[in-house]
Amino acid sequence: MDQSSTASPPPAHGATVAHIVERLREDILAHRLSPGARLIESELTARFDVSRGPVREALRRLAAEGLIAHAPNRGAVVRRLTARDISELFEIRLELEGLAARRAAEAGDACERERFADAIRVIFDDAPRLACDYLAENADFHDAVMRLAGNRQLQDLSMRLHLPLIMAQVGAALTAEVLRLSVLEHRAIAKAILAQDPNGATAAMRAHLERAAAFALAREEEE
Amino acid sequence: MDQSSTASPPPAHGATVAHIVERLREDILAHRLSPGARLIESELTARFDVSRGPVREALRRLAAEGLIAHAPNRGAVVRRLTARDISELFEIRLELEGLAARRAAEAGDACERERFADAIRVIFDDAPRLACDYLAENADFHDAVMRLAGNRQLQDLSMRLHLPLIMAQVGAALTAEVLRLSVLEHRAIAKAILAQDPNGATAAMRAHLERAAAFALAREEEE
DNA sequence: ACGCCTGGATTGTAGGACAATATCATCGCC
DNA sequence: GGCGATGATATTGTCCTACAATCCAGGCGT
Repeated sequence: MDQSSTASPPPAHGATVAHIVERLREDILAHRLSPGARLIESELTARFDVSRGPVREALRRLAAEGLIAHAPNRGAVVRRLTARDISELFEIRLELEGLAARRAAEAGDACERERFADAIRVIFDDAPRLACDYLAENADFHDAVMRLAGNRQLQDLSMRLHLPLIMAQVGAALTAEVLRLSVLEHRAIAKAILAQDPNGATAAMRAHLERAAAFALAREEEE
Repeated sequence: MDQSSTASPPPAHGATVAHIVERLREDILAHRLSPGARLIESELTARFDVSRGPVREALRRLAAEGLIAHAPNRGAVVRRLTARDISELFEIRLELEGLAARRAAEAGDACERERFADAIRVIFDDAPRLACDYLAENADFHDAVMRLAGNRQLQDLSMRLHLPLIMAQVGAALTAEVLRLSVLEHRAIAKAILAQDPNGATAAMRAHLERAAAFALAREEEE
């Protein structure tokens, strides 16, 4: 049961809750805690050597993020996304990221565009990627698009679409071929955005997400 | 400072937090607590006669909902939406509710369609509305569309679009004429959905929201 | 077998205490 | 007299202990 974080440096005052949230989030997204695993307050107080207050607060934050599910008097468990959840989330992502791609392509500020071009430079690297590297690259890319789009509410909302959680659930099945295809799609999106082609950017983003959704659902139904 | 809820019946065990959240939400949405007002833990413990635990938990839930803003070591204040916030939120609503209208129009289940028709019956009432009645009717209508669309994640997300908060901030300026127009737009959306016309439903919903956004922003900039 | 009931595990809430931090008013210095 | 340092106050962050309420499982009698 050693979760690799028992003996970490005690964080400064005011950072206790954030620290617990971070550790638990890492554990969930890295599958050290499997979906359905119970998170028991007394165990967590022992593991992090803090009182129940911060533990309860951390659990509430994770619940608000959607990473864990909470039942009254029965505690929290790591959330498991159903195939339906994943399908519905991708349907929403299609609209929201499609919008983000459009706004990003329309963005006029030269400085922002410069930063964007800089942030996504890595996707033009031709070297094959490891699955975990691609996961980070993918998250960064979608973040960069959202940022260039300039809609803060959209950025906030994208956190609720649980992309990391989906990836944690289906990401293990990523093959080199799928990775290569995804990178190519990212480049197509990036080119349309840099060419200030809103319709093209939207279309490329939607195509990318439709393929990703199909892949995720196929993987999910294999179980 | 009597917030009208001090002496309410103490809720059953396990409902304390929910009770506090409800009361504060009501106070915020009814403008009994103005944007920027501070929510101080010690005041709330006194007002509701509970300990700090449930109060802190309630504040956290309201923060997760986006109704209050939270600063470290400085406490919580009632959130004030800027014109930019409102504009961005409507841009997102346009996409999400447009999608919901489309899916609702495509929904095949006869029983669900029946329930929808029943839930929105009130919008075909020709009597003029009071502003507060329209607010409830509007929320119910959009909820009903979301429900018929059958995407649960979409329903969850719609809570984060802060329609009630926006309405609380600009709703005071609703004139009878604006109300009448909105009701007509609702009917157009409903008709397209019941006629199973996805494109028409999406277009009608987007038109409705574009007008509402323009109205809200105009009102907001008057200050 | 079936349902009741008891007991352990776990969460929900109370209340008090202290440390850390922010806020604000006052005071001294230039 | 204005401006920065200093201290008092208010408020939040965390810890501790205790108890009530609830859920779950397993034993009991019928």
